[in-house]
Amino acid sequence: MKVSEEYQPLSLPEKCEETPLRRAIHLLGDTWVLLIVMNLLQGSMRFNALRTKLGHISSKTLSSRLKLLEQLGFVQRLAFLEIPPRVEYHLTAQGRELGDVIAAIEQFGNKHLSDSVVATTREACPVTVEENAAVENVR
Amino acid sequence: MKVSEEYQPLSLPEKCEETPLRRAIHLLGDTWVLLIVMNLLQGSMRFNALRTKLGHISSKTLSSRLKLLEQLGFVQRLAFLEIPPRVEYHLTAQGRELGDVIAAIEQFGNKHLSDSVVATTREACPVTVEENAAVENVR
DNA sequence: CAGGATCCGATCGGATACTG
DNA sequence: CAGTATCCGATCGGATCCTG
Repeated sequence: MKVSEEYQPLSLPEKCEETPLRRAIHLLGDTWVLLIVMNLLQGSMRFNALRTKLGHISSKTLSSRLKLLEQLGFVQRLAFLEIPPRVEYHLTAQGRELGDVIAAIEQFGNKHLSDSVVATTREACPVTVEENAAVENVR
Repeated sequence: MKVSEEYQPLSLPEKCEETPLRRAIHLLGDTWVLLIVMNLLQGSMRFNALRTKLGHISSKTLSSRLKLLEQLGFVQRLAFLEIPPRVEYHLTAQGRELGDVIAAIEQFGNKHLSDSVVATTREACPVTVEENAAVENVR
């Protein structure tokens, strides 16, 4: 049995975590993290409630993400001394600030990703190039 | 030789793409996409320039992401009829709007992910729970 | 109910080689 | 230079079983 080698669910090619921005992108560059935070923004939730709401996430994945978020101080884990056990997760003040990011994403999504995925909304801006002619759609 | 089975670099468990927000999260839930857009926000770039700036991304990965972004209408591909070939990528108006999202992420990163990853900044808010006592750090 | 341990398949992405 | 094709290993995440 391995001695639990610290979870590191989010992997990036290599040494990309030097800057806060990279770290942020790294963290948010994970579907589950975003989705989890989204749900927690609406109030604290229990493990299985989250699990259900997220649809099809394995307990393994969910718990790893929650653990990560907890370590980073964005999520607070609250274990009740009951039987059966009850554990509630809720965002910390810091975590709630992720709301801004999510709001931005949501806004963006609504504006540019509504249904027409490969939208016909491609703009036809007059391309001005020096010297040579440039072409689109030429591979 | 397979007949190019449509790139779909970003995978999500299953049918999660029903809503614009999910789609957005799905799209932005990718390190490279974010990173690429970041760089393009500062002006158009050529393929290899991007590649270099991103550090260690394979041409395969880079081109798949660019293709995706192009399909979605966020990036414009400009091929010059020269030899050696020159191709420039730049954001469309839509793509530039991703700047908002990135800004939000950057701000968040700077605020909460600067160096002290597992910050000691954990808040000690007084937890008020009904009936039972709740505990932290109890697994 | 909350979650850890294991097994294991899917896939993503890097390295390399090749082309126009 | 700007890619594409192929091979292939790393890993991520789902399913299952099990415990406190």
